[in-house]
Amino acid sequence: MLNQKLAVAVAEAVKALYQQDVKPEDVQIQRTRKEFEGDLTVVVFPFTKAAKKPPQEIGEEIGNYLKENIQEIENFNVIKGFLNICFELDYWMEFLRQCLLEKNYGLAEKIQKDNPVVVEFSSPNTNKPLHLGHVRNILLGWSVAEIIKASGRAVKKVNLVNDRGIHICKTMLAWEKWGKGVTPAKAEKKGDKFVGDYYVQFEKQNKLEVKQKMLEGYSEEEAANRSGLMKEAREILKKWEQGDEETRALWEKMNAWVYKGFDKTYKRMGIAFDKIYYESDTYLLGKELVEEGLSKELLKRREDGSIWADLSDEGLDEKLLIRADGTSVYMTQDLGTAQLRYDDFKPGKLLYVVGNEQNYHFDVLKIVLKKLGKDYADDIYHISYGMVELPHGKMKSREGTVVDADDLMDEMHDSAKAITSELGKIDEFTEEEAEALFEKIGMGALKYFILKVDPKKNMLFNPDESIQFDGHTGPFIQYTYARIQSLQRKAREKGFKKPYLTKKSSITEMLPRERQIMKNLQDFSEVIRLAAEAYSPAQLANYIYELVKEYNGFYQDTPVLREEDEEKLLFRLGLSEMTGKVIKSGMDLLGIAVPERM
RNA sequence: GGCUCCGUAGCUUAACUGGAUAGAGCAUCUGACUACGGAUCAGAAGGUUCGGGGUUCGAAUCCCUGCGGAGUCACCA
Repeated sequence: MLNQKLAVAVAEAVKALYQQDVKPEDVQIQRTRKEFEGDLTVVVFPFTKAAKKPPQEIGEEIGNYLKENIQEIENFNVIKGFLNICFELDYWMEFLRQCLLEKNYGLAEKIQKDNPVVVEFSSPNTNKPLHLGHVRNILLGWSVAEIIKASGRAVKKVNLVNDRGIHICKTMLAWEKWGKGVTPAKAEKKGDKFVGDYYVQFEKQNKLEVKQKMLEGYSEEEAANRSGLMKEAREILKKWEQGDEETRALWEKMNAWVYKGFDKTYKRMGIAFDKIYYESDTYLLGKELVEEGLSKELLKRREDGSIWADLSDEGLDEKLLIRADGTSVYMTQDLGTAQLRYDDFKPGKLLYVVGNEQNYHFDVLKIVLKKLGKDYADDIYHISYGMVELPHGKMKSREGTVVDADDLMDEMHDSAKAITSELGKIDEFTEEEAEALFEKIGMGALKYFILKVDPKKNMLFNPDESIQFDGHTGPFIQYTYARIQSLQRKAREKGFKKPYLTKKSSITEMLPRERQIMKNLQDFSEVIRLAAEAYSPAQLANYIYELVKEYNGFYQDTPVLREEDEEKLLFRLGLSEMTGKVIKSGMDLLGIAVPERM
């Protein structure tokens, strides 16, 4: 792109003028800020040392050099140490004409097939329904994967279901005790909710029992250990590990209920996976890896039989990998999963979208894998995202402040319905069409609200505010898109056909706003690249917003179809169409649908 | 307490990774509809970028320090 060309030319200029070697990639080029005239800006401060001249003068000299060597440059100006460069109109018109012809403007043309990037996200437990925290995780994972794909690399989306462990045994016990015979179908409940209720019930009953034991004089810890319910749950876990048929059957039955429920939620969110891993399948492989490490004396066994990794070389403690009773821990399972995933895909990168409370865990995972001689450990990257907080603090199941994913989506849908109905713009829609639209708007609002925030940061989810559709929101963007589509329908009625720009345009000037939109459009692929590199859908989300804001300003006070000069009219139509295209494919990468009307 | 991360308008947040006068949205106030869709636009007001030092042409960004918050330091996952 022109960006590249410019960087190379600047490096040449510096070499020719000041005999200093600069790599093109080190040349600082940025978008010219709105307040100044120009399209791209070269920062010249870094050359002051070699040039031994004031920045203003350097800017002039480099500017002249560039103008002579790059024909697309129309003129330039220098303000302080900033060299602002303007491209000529022809360049921009040609750019617009070309990208209107492209089918997938901005997206990578070829996908590099080998060594895909494997992205793990969602990773639910099977004892609880999905909640707001999962929603952020899922949206991030999906979007990061899509963005990476758009930047030119093959991607595999995978899920890791934590389907075994004491927590599942608790729900199994609770169901046997208090719900035997009842099924989600009979109870008319979503499977994951149904099972989750038994988990809650277990905890409740167990708490009562522990309290009772404490009244009998036991300490809290002791009381917890002596709880009959806990004993029974542990008994089930043991049976499960021994492969007891009856236990396994019940486990499978209840998990199946949960998956059915999850599937519904995933489907509504627009999410699918290429492969789903289950910890019940991977923990044994993890154990094997540990045994192997032990035999190679990379790990050590204590007297009680437990196995540890000594990480003191890395400044960390020792880490348990296998308990004395031979059972595995979280880390063991993750070792197995990593290996399995590596064997499955031979990936170039292994990404894990997991909350930042597990930063330490992933540091250790990498180190242990490395210790076991697994080179792919270097390709593991933890996309660590911040917690979702509520206006009154964290989500706590004990305090009933967990925001359920399904409920949340329902709420968003209902708000979309209320607001849309009030505006009365879709009265001619069938009921089915209307419902589909409410879903698009509601989900768009929810997804955008979450994705626009930098993943690394903790974010505040204010339920009241999130369903407002004004300002920096998904529906604002969707609205702009719908408007552009409306404009194009009108154009069609008036007999204008695509492609709008077939020959060289004869218009002689662009409005500042038009130019601004062009610059934004041109940045699209670069934004995708940067967002992919930073694993940050937020960068893309904010870019789309800027483009849309700029377009709305243009639309408000610039005639398109009412324009009398047909050349101008066609140009503006093309500009609008292109803006719509970028909105659509950008939003698509965020997992957000845009409506033709709203 | 050790380690890690964070602190930007009343609130929610941006800032191209060290660049120009810190940019938006919400809320507040003012203005714009016989409309190519007002779920819009234009404008006003709102900032010692937590405090204090330092590094340099230049700091919200890097270093030191103090304060405040979060996470983690499990034979839970």
